[in-house]
Amino acid sequence: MINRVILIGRLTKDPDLRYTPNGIPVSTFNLAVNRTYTNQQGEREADFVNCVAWNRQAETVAKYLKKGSLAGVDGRLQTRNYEAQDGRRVYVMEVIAESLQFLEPKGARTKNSEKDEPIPGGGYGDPFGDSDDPIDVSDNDLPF
Amino acid sequence: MINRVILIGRLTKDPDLRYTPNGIPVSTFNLAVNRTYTNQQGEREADFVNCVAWNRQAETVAKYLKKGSLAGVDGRLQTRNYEAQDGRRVYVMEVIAESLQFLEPKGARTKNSEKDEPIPGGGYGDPFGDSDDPIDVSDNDLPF
Amino acid sequence: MINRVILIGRLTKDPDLRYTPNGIPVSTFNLAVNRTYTNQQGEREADFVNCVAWNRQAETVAKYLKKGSLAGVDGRLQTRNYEAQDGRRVYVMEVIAESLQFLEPKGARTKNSEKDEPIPGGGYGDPFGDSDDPIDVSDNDLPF
Amino acid sequence: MINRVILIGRLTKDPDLRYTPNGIPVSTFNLAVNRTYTNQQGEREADFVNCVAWNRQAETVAKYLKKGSLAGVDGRLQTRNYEAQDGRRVYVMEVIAESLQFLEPKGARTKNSEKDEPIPGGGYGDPFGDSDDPIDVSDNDLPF
DNA sequence: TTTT
DNA sequence: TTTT
Repeated sequence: MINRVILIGRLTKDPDLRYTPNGIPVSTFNLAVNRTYTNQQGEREADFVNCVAWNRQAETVAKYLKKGSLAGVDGRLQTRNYEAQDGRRVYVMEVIAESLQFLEPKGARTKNSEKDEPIPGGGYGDPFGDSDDPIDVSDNDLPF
Repeated sequence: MINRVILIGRLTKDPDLRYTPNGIPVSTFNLAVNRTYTNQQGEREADFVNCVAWNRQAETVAKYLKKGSLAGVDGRLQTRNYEAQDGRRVYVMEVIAESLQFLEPKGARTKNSEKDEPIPGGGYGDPFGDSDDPIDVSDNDLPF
Repeated sequence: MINRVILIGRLTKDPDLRYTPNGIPVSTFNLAVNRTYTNQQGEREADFVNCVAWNRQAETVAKYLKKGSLAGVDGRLQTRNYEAQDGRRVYVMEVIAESLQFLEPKGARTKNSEKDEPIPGGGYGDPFGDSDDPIDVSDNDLPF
Repeated sequence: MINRVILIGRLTKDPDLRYTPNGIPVSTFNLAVNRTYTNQQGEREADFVNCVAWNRQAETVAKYLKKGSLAGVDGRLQTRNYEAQDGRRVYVMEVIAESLQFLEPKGARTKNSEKDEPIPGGGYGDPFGDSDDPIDVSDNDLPF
């Protein structure tokens, strides 16, 4: 059935990249999506949305996004539940990012640190081209 | 910032209509959105999404939707948190339904019970017209 | 870049299935999407959106949808242009349907004609299961 | 019925602001939305989408967006037709922008010309706050 | 009849 | 050149 989510927001912290037991990369990150309306006190609040990216997307997220990065996400809602340490069942809803758009201008991406350097011979290669455009990463590019 | 969710699913139970202390109607309901893909066991699972409707939408939801109804929702993601009875802070994400579409054929809606009768002289009137179409309710129609 | 369209509407005529020179199936169809608001004369109008489906989706559209069918579309906007017979350049925008949901109740689909019979040994098989649910067809199911 | 479009793209030229006979502001602009996939020649193409903004949105578009600006649009598809000078009927589909997000970093917006100065005492005021955030303008802010 |  |  139709299940579609589109968000633009900023990462509230650096993304977290892990691997499943079978070696599949998964990144999780939290997006602050500012509301367009203000509350009764006239303040603009935000919604804080947990997102998950898999495979190539996961690695690109980890490599190029960091706390404060502006990004667009096109994906779907997913719910799951698990048993907490104290035995309670915990219900979670998160956004599975099917396609991602980095909205930082190029300068903002390249002007900083070593951790942004592509690992020589590793990963899926550099997703950035010559243009000064925001970057798209789509599931269609997945090698599997 | 852009925050958009579109879902089609079925209510997993009857909606719950309440009123805020200032008399604003709020309906909550849970939508089962079937996945288009199957899991490793070849089963088709679903995501279970909590939704909230306000004002006129809230009353229409309560009046015309029930467990099993098929509906489309166009809205936005909202997060909030509250303190549970045991002192833990609970974080919740839900979909605020800005516009709703009832996707049951007319027969399915009218063939049953008393509770579907419009309250004489009450509410916002009957949202159903003459056509055999699914019904839309948009925030634009709100009387406030 | 993000490019997402979600529509629910009714086919204004039977879909048109053709094949590219390389044998790729393409269906085109037109969706009437009723507006939720009324015009100055108090009439409810509609938008008439041309849609295109490829491959397996194309064949499923042709087999199971017909004039009047209610369907949901999740896809993207695409523009193209071509030279008309009189030499003018014509600019077209249409929706590429990436995922489709048939919203007719099961009875409505099965109660009629020969053309709905699955061609024995042909096509991609019957997309309908046992449930009374609307049907999804996703590009993920494509055999290529 | 559900009718939702979300796009991120760049203006291919400066927006065009006009007024209806009753003084309602309307801006039209064209967005280049780059595709995430490449064609058979390995080139990345774009879709060129005509958009329309009304009222306050129209004036903000005209004041703050120009050729090359990156923007997000959340809106709906609308079709209309009119008679051309030569008597042919022309069918048009465009996106009505219900909510807009300016995605240029603040520096890019302020580093240039006089035409960006707010008209003293005129318009709807400056939509930019103190933050370094992209800007949202929603129909909810309309003064009518 | 196109943006970066 | 439109669906219910």
